[in-house]
This record gives sequence, structure tokens and C-alpha cells, in this order.
Amino acid sequence: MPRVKMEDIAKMAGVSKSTVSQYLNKRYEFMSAETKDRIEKVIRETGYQPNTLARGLKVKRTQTIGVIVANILHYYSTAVCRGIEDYCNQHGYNVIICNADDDPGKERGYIEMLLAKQADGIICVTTGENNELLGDLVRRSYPLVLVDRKAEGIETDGVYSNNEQGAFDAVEHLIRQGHRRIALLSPEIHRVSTRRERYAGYAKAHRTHGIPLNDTYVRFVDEFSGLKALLQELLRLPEPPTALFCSNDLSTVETLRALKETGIKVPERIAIVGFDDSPWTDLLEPPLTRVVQRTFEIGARSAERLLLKIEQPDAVEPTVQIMDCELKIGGTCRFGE
Amino acid sequence: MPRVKMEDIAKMAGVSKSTVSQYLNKRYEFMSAETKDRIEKVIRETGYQPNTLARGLKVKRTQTIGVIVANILHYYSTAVCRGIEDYCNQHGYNVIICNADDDPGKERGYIEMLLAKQADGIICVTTGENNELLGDLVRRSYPLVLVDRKAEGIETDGVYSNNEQGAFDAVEHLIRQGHRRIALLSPEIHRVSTRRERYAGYAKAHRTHGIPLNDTYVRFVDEFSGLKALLQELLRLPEPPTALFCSNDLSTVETLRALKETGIKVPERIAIVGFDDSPWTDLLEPPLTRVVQRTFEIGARSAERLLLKIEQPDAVEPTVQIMDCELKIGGTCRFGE
DNA sequence: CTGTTAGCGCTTTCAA
DNA sequence: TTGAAAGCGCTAACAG
Repeated sequence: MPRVKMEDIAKMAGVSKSTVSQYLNKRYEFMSAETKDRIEKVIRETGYQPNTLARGLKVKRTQTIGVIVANILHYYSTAVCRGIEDYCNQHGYNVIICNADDDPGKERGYIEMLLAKQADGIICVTTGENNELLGDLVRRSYPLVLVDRKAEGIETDGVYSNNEQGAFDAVEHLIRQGHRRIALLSPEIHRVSTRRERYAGYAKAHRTHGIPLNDTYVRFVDEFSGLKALLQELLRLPEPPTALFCSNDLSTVETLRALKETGIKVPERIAIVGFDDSPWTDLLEPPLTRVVQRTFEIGARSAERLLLKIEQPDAVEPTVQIMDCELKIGGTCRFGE
Repeated sequence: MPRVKMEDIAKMAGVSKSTVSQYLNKRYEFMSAETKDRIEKVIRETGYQPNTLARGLKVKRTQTIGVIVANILHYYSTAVCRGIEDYCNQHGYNVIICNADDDPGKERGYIEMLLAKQADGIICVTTGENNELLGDLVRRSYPLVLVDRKAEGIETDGVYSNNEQGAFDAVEHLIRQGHRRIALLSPEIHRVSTRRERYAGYAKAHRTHGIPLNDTYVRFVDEFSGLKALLQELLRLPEPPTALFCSNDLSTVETLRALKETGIKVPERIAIVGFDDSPWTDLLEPPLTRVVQRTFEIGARSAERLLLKIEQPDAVEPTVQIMDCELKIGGTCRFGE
């Protein structure tokens, strides 16, 4: 079933290929109204769709961008993707969403795929382990926007949350409630800027309020099977923490789950504040006190920057946008019984 | 910054374009080991990426499929997408995810875009309003797999949940707990097979247990601003329902939110069971009793079918797969105080 | 206002 | 075992 192509349309309309091409590219100025109508009619009748592969090959633009996220199952990622998609859709671009699963190998594979597919640009939540490759892109002035996580030495546009402020606000809120012994639960922080910054906010809140940091309370968890044991260990300390700060959505949810399954009451036995964008956390009892990011806006802005770089390659200095986080107060931070 | 192309590789390796092409397509048999090594080396050193647009134009295959979902923010969609993506990734295909937002116009636009981009096939959660277009595809033997929702008169592969069974199990569970007056909250059911089937399951459970259906209890809600009022209206009936069956995840969440905000206790004042795949609903207090679908498997199977149709166009009869749903018992269905 | 022509980067006979 | 050449469907000068 060979699809109809431009030549067929040209023949049926009794014009040449180039006239049809003109029509498709909306260059009507030099075309009789009659010709235009004839072409229009034939296209409608045949349901002709121009082959964008051929077009892209010629014009070196595909009107397609790639988005690489850490994990599409996380609300943060889907919301950012929606923000990107809506913006791109309105501006005539298509989006290929790729799931790197926090795996540098997959990330590299996707970057290469997107280049091979001639994506016009990439928005990337990077693992932080492909900086040479990303650096190459930037050096070749390939349009690249980073989101969520900064990459060492990559001079390009970025849209990030103010993670330090968000963490600071969360922890300060705990302190103001009377908490002094606050544990931090986070994935290993060294590779990812986001996590380092949240740790920094945690530390700064302590400093600001004259509370010494206690390493025993800082725990890096990348894998949740041992979480219940960890929590019980914390609670059995001579000076157990009275509050938990969970620095991302996965650790927040898993901690809530572990607490619930162990029957540890929140906030009576232990308070909790999380970095978590999921809109359902206010259905919990009590509703989760949490820091939320401006996810859709982060998506939309990163798309805006990327399209700008694509369409005006030189008019643009790399810009870094830092978006504030918002503390939403639920009921999981009260101090004491 | 012109990217390196096959011709450059050929020159640098001192061979012709076709030999490089052979190499890329792993046809090593007729190639001296030495030639092979030379090409390999040059490719590695230059970081050459073949242009898949040019390749696709020639071979009429892009190794890319399209997925059209109703709303990527819903857990069901993301989970199905993950299932598809994992399968495709393992089999050398890329996935373009499109968000139709339950809007027939957007759906049509995406289908046309995917055809224009020469996607090798499409997996679609259809709005049900583009059956002519979908029918065209099937007639042209374009590879198409439907997921979640059946489309009137479209003879193609499909992977669906057993919605009637799932709804039946949910409602029967309520009945066994002693409930007799069970309200149904669902989006308008006529356009979407999934919703009709769930309604059918609701009705069947009533029939099976000799309980007459009461239309006052059946409410179609597409828009949630009036939900609180609706719930209060139901509760003020002379014979108010003692239980709610929410037939999709959005209406479940919104109902839970409305109940919480109005201070209506679950399950004391009213019981609730939902069709909902979100994994966090067991963190609620009490955990939500709900029907879950085999989301990842639905994704993987639909991808499997699609790739089969792409790679063996004639070897395949259209197959419909119906996946069982599972009732997960939480604590929101108890009867009476 | 419309047609001719030369590619875009790759694959694929066919010939050497 | 390798190379030459034609062509995938489209665009963009340039002629007319």
C-alpha cells in the first residue's frame, strides 16, 4: 500500500512538485488562487501527509525535541513533561520522551538516539555521569537545556528549583515547631546537585538556628528494603530524632509506607516533612507537610529556552533560571504528643 | 558545525560509502577483518552517528512507534507507557509518547503527526471519536494496537482489562459487606467502552444478588467542582447510599478529596471502592479498597503485538487480549459503624 | 506565477 | 571483497 507522495499530488493537480511544496510551506504569494484551491482539494481528498523524514533530511530541522527524564513514573517527571509538551505543542514541535532510569548508560544511549534522529534539541535531567558527552553537544552549539540537576562544567541553559531554599524552609519549619533532632533521609548525595543542595539547606537551617549537625541523623538510602530497620534503629538511639526530612518524593513515600507498616505514628512519635510534588499527599491523614516545586512551569520554561536556542542560535546567552519552592503545611510536623 | 557523515567515514577509512554501510548493517561476511577494524576505529574516533532520517527514507522503517494516551498525568497511562517503553527498548524500537487529553482533535493531530514521521506503528488509547481515521489505518494494514478502550468496528489487535469483571468484583465485595444501596460515580459512559463495561459490571453484581438498580444512585461526573454538593445530595436522600463505587482513578481521588474536605467519614458514614491503579492509595487511612489493572503487562503485551505486526505483517491475525483485574482489599468498605 | 534541477545522507543492486 | 550509481520524498534556487 504505497502512500501517496508529493509527486502524485502534483500530477493530480496538474502542477509541478515545487508548486505543491510551495503550497505546503504556505508560500501562497506567488500562486494563483485557482492553483491553490486545486492543490488544497487534492490534498484533502487523498489525505496526503508529507513525509517529514524527507523534509527533515533536506531542511535539517525535524521540529522535534527530545526530553530525557530520570523516571517517568515519578510525578515530578510527568509534570515537567506535561509542561514541556504543552509548550512545544503550541509552538509546532513534537516531543520524544525518554526514560533514563538514572542509568548513565541508558542516558548516553538516548542522547545518541536523539542525535541520530536529528532532534533539534534536548532537555535533560542528567544522571551527572555523561558530562563529556553533554559538553561535546554544548561545544558544537547543539541546543541543550538542563533541568532539575546541574552538570559540572556544562555551560548551558538550565531551569532548576531553589533546592537549598526549599530544604531550608522545610527544616526551619520543623525547628520552629520545636524539633531539635532532625534526621535527613536522602539518596546518596554526591553525584546529584539537587541532593547536595537540599543537604546544604538542611545544614544551613541548623546553623541558622544554632543547632549542631549530628551525622548519626544523616542517612543515605538508595534502596528501601532496609528502611524499616533503619527507622527503628533511629528511634532506638539514646537521643532519637523527633522529626524526619525526606529529601525526595520516593524516599518520602517509602518512609511513609515503612512508618505505617511498623505502626509508628506520625506526627506523635515522629514528625515528617518531605520534598514531594505528588498532589495526592494532602489526602493522607494527616496531610503531608511538604515542599513542592513549580513543576509545570519548570517544564514550560525549559521548553521556551530550548525553542529559543533552536530558532535563534546566536541571539541567546546561556541563562540559568532558579525557581522557588513552596512549603505546604499539612499536619505531619507537630512536636510532642 | 556540519556533522560527520558516512562519506567522511568512508574517506577517512579509505573505503567507499557502501562498505561503511555494510559495516553499519553488520554485514561483516564479505569484509576483510582489516577493513572492518579500520572502519570501526574511525567511527569510534569521530563519534559518528548515522542519520536515521536518511536511513528511514530509504528503508521505509524508522524503528519508532507512537503511543497515544489519554493523559500522561494518570498513573495508568504512565505505567502502560513504561511497559511499552521497556519492551520496545529491549527490541530496538523507540517510542514517541503523545498526550491526547481525551480530545479527539488532538488525537487526530497526533495520528497524522505519527504517520508523517513514518512511525512504524501506533498503540492508541482512543477517544472513540476518530474511528474513520483508525479504520483507514487498519484498511491500509498500518500496524495498530488499541489499549484500554475498544473502538466500534475497528478490527485490529487490542489489549484490554476485563472491566466488567473488575467492576463486578468491586460491587459484589460491597454487597457481601452488607451494602445494598450503592452509588456509581463515573464519567459520562456512552463514548468510552471501558466505562460502559464497568457500568455493566456494576449492574450485573446487582442482578446477581437480586438487588434492584436505582437510577438515583448512578451519577455521571465529568467535572469535579460540583462534587461536594453531589455527595451531600446523595447523603440527604431519604434512602441514602451506604457505599460509593468510583469507576476510574480520577473520580476516585476527587471523591476522596471531597469526602475529606466535607468531613464525611470513610467508611463509617459512607464506604468507597474505586478503580484505581495508583500505588499510593494504600497509604491512606484506611487504605483504599480498589480494583487494579495489570498496567505494565498491558503495556508490554500491546508492544509485543505491535512489533509482531510490524515485523511479520501477514503472519498475524488480529488478537484481542483481555486482562483480569484484581480487587485489593483495604479498609474503606466496612458496613455500618 | 510555475517548472526544472540538484541535492539532503543513506541503502542496495550490480559490476568489477 | 569492494565500489559506482541510482533513488527514497522533499526543498530551494534559478529559469522561464
